Amino acid sequence: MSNPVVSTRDILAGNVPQDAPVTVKGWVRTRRDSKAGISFIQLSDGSSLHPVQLVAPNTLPNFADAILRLTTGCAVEATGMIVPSPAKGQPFEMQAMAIDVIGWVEHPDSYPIQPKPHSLEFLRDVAHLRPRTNIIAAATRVRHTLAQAIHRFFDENGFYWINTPIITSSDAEGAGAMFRVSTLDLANLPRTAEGGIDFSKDFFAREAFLTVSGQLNVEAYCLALSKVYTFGPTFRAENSNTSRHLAEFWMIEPEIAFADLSDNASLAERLLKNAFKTLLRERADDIAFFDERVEKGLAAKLEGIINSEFVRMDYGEAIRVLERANEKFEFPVKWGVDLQSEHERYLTEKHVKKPVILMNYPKEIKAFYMRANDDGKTVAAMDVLVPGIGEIIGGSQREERLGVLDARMTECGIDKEHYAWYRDLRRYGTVPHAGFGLGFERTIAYVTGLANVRDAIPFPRTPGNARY
RNA sequence: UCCCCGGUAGCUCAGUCGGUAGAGCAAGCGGCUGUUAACCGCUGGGUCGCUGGUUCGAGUCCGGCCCGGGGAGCCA
Repeated sequence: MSNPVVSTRDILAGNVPQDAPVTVKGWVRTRRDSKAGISFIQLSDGSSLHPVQLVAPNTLPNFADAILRLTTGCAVEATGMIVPSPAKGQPFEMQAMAIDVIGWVEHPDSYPIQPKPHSLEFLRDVAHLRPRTNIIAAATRVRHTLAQAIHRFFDENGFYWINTPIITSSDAEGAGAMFRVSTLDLANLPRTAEGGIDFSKDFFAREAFLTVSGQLNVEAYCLALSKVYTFGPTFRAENSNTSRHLAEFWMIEPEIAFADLSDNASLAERLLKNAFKTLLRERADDIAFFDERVEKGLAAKLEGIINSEFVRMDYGEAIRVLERANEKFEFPVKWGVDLQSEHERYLTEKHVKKPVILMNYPKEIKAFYMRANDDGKTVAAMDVLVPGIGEIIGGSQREERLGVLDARMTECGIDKEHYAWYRDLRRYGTVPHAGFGLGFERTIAYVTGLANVRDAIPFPRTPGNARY
């Protein structure tokens, strides 16, 4: 009969019985030999930040020809007794009775992952091997826990998860350039009488793209199920080359009915605080790792956010703050201009020094579906800005009045025909509603201190890069 | 796309005034030790991003291109 297979996480947590042999499987991090006749092997299976130490005596039959040849990255299966560790560094360790090598490392002298800190830039070039590092594995666990926390928060608050379509025919959602989805033969395109491309011959009998936002679709479900959200991939074909942009990223978009901008801001605040709280509780070791290695004071930063009110500030007030600021901006500030990165950074990093919710922007710089305020100049939009990352949330109360929406669409040069179904939502039982988009990778970057969203997603897609 | 910085061993980097390359780590061998980013010694390891030019001679200077990073714009 085979022994129970346990995780390194359970071993280190003291959850594994010490009166019978168990088996652990994973990958070698390091091996140290003692001429006292034992070797120490740090084994990681990814279940926790810390590896488990295997103590391998030279009485093992394969000691000379296998154990002593183990290098970083080898896959092994070890069976033995879990015992309290007599040495510092780990609470428990395994006294190995058998260690079988499942997979060797070819050419260990050129295996890219070494037991030392690598640059994140280098690790992006070995995206298939980087999850074997502490930092990427930790970021991966944080990503998982954050996703679970967000789903749980919504579930506990009566929200329904709506899987909005990834392929869409809305070609002007206003959120950026789109990737085309087509099965047409590029070398032999069907033509219309006028010489244009005949998309009626394409798979969907019309032009189709990858979604840039699930918002419009989720609004339809909001106006039936009241509290809904999306959590899925989103695509932007922008030629963006920054630490905050991906061509493929994940977004969380809640949408609430019978709600205004203030309700929306409150939801955003509760969602973030709740997710951060769960993260600190369930991923304490990984957060401690990021606190020590990536951003000093990270845990305290998150605690501070959980325990304080988000500052809410009208766009107009923000402009006054920036005008008064003793700071030389490259772009001058005046009412009506879109805020530049330097302005947002000043507000959240220097003025407030915490997340800030900016609200009620001039309508000229915002999308057509945002609700017009009574002042005739602004719309009920909001952005949540955080230090270091900038905009983490963008949202608004939606324009629920058909007449006002139509006027805005005309103003923005948007084809009403194309949005007939969206307009229907205002014709049949319209209600005030609001929602926002939370950038998942930006959130992960913020809570880990990682400076680049490319390290917050398993296989980042950026302009010129979809190799893995 | 624009501006700036970079590309030298598997990794992180040094390389002076232009004279065909070094260190630490990793790997291999040996020593030492209940070790823990172990330590000590020895050894192997290079298309100096690619390409053209200047020069007796280019990692080094000049042009073009490719790739990476940071910042800006677009936004989440």
